[in-house]
Amino acid sequence: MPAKNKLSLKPPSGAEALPLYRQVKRELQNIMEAGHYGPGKPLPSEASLARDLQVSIGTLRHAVDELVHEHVLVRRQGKGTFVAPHNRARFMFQFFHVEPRWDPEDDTPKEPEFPDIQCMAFSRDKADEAEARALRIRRGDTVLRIENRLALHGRVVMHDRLALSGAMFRNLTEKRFSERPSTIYALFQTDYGITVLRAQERARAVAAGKAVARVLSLPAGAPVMEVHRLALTFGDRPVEYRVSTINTQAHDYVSMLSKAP
Amino acid sequence: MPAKNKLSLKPPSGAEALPLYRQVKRELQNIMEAGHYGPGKPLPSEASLARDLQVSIGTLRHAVDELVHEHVLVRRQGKGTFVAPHNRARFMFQFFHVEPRWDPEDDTPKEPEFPDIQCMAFSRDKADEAEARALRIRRGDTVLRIENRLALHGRVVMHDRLALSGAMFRNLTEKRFSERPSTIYALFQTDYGITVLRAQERARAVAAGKAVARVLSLPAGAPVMEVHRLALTFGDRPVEYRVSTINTQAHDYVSMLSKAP
DNA sequence: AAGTGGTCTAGACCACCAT
DNA sequence: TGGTGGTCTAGACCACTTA
Repeated sequence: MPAKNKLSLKPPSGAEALPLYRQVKRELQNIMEAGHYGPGKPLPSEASLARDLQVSIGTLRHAVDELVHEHVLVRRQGKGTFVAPHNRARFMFQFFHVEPRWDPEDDTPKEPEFPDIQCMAFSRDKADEAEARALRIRRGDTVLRIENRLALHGRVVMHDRLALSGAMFRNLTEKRFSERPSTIYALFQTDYGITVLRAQERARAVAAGKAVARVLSLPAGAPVMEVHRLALTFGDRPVEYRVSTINTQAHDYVSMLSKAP
Repeated sequence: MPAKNKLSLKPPSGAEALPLYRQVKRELQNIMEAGHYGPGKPLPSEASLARDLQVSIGTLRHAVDELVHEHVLVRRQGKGTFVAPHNRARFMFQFFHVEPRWDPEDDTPKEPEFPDIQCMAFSRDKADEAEARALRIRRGDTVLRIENRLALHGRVVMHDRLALSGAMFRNLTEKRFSERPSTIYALFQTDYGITVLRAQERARAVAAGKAVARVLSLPAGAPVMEVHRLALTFGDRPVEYRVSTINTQAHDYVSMLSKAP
């Protein structure tokens, strides 16, 4: 982990027009991608980074600002700037979108609740067509398949089916997975140096299959929401493909169109 | 529309800690909320705003930066800064989330398509309980109810049921609604000075009712997605309550968890 | 040519956190 | 006390638009 990275930013190549703060941003991303600056320890200070990269403090802050907006970095006044850790708070606001339905009569502000996650199955298999395409591996490559059920207030409301590239997560065992500190993405981050940055979700309504219906305590054929998620890391490289099935009898899939002021 | 607004920002009140750029931001919001700076004409230049508000250009830009990130303002180099207009592009990326499903074999990049919107019903009625609570009006107050069907590639994939406060949208007629220039939110903005800034959506899977099923060319009872949207303007005041029903046989409800770099 | 936003600099001072 | 990020300033120069 080099504390200093004297880099020739100024003459990047032939036909360039990228503003300096974008070059700095990319440089920071490259360093993070290379695995330095794990979520525990702070990056070098803004002053020293600016010195090393030969840019003004304002330009460096501009680059960091963008990464903070994208939830890649977090700043802590007096302590430093860190790779954004995958703690429960981040999971709840960025990656978990199921909330109990509004009770019309009641005005109690619904507290977002962290789900109770139970592993139902863990296997090592060959990638099928859909998994291979999503994870950008070859069909037949090894994938880890994980099946979870998620409960809120003691009721199972969601069923997850995860697929991970076996090559990316070597030595991942069911034991290690079950003993994860908090969220699955935290395990990716701390044990494999892979930070999930964003995800795309595609949702649809389907009739529940027999197996999933049983898990969700619904009659087979009941309408449920099926959410296909592809989680991405630096360079939009896929990390995880996940199909979630949600019992929306008493819960909603919530999404905010544009952030709050 | 005052071009100058000498304002005493510095001594805001007793127990304050709001940074200066936040005060500037609120001031800009207040002015926009008051109806000045319609989407056609630019705001005063950054230099003149900074002069009038007695802050440095950097501080003023910091405030504008935040409003741009929230899609409240847009900058156009060489032209000026504008209240973000509700054109088709904005509708597609911020308020329309239905996309054709990936064809596994085909690699053609799916072009987002603007839907063909047809009005099926337009009525003036008394607000029911749900509408009143959502729009923060009293039960029995006048609401405008609008029913639309939306088609992509000639196939109806979505049914909308809108409720608007009658007091907020006086003189809105079916004719005027049908002759709207582009999107419904553009009409709110240009004709009523009300700019929708964000929205919350709550989605669930339900069995299609008979009437909606017919519109969507589905058998009654088929699983469909029902999306409840509350659109908000400045101060999070509700503007529109909308229930959309989506045929997800060949389309998905798409959402991105964190924006792209 | 004049006016707009876009980038970049080089400081100053403050608020917070560790020791 | 020293180091961190947070705020604010006062410029300079560039890129784009319009007339």
